[in-house]
Amino acid sequence: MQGLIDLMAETSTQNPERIAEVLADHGVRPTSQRETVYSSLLQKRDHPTADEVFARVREKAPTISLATVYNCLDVLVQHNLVKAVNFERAPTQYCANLAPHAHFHDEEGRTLDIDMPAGMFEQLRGLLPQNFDVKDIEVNFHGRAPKS
Amino acid sequence: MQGLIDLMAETSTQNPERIAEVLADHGVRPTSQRETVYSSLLQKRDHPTADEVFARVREKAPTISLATVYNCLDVLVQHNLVKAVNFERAPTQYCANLAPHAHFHDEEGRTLDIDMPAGMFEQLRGLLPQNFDVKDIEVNFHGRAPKS
DNA sequence: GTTGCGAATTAGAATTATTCTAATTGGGTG
DNA sequence: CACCCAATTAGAATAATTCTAATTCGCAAC
Ligand SMILES: [Mn+2]
Ligand SMILES: [Mn+2]
Ligand SMILES: [Zn+2]
Ligand SMILES: [Zn+2]
Repeated sequence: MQGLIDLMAETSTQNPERIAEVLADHGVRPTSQRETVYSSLLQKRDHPTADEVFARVREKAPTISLATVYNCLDVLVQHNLVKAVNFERAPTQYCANLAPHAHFHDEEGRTLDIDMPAGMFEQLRGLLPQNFDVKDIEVNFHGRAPKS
Repeated sequence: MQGLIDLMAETSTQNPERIAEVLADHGVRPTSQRETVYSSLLQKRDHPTADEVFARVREKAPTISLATVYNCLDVLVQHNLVKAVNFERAPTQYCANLAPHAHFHDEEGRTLDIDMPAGMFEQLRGLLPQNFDVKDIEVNFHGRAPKS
């Protein structure tokens, strides 16, 4: 049994048609490279680095360059289709999960999505004075996750 | 009128004697470079980068090297006297505020400490399954702070 | 007081993720 | 078809940090 988000991902993933549509809806001109990069992020819901995305998309787009992968990822981040996740000084990781969530960074290098109940971000926001303009709140856990 | 933390900082700051003691208490051999670096972090409670620390300590220790500044900061972080703070891919910043707190990253580059009420970190911890071993929780706000 | 030791410091080279540059490509429009 | 301009590309440049290998330092043993 699958959650709503997963179903959505699967649907988008399997319709190249829809990928272009989603990009366009977010103001991103759907080039083939952008479609390939975005599609690869939707297909495997982990948190790959630019290099890992590069490796994955080469199969579908053998002539794509690493610079283009960076360009595509930047555009997707700028248009809120993808989130860039940073942990310590490790290479930036990319996340296509648009639901508000936190990240758990395992000591072995895995990065897991952690659901945040609706009120939690508001509660955190409440720690700041009213006259602060908050654009983003980031919650990162670090530790050891069970091996499973 | 000042808070307890500030008083403590001030006291430590003005007694080179005490700085060495604090280092030793935390298992750090108090070399003159480490004392100078740690002292500089206590004196100005902002969030300097390694380069900024380097610039500041040169006055007191004109022969110190940047490599040593990095070494000292690493040792202080390893022994929990200082926290390393990362935001996006900006140079790592260092924070001598040991009270649990969050960070607000201003769009103009300032970094502010945000107090966290006692229960908040526990509440966040509660979002994870019991069998996760959590070593650290990081909360970063991003946005615009009033100019004041 | 000198010597010996291991840790710390140092200068500079190396690393590496990312950004920049400048040339080329290519999809859509007239 | 030709034009346009954004996107793509290969490769060079950048910059924070780490590494390397040599030197210095503080301290204890003698
Ligand atoms: Mn880690
Ligand atoms: Mn910022
Ligand atoms: Zn995520
Ligand atoms: Zn801080």
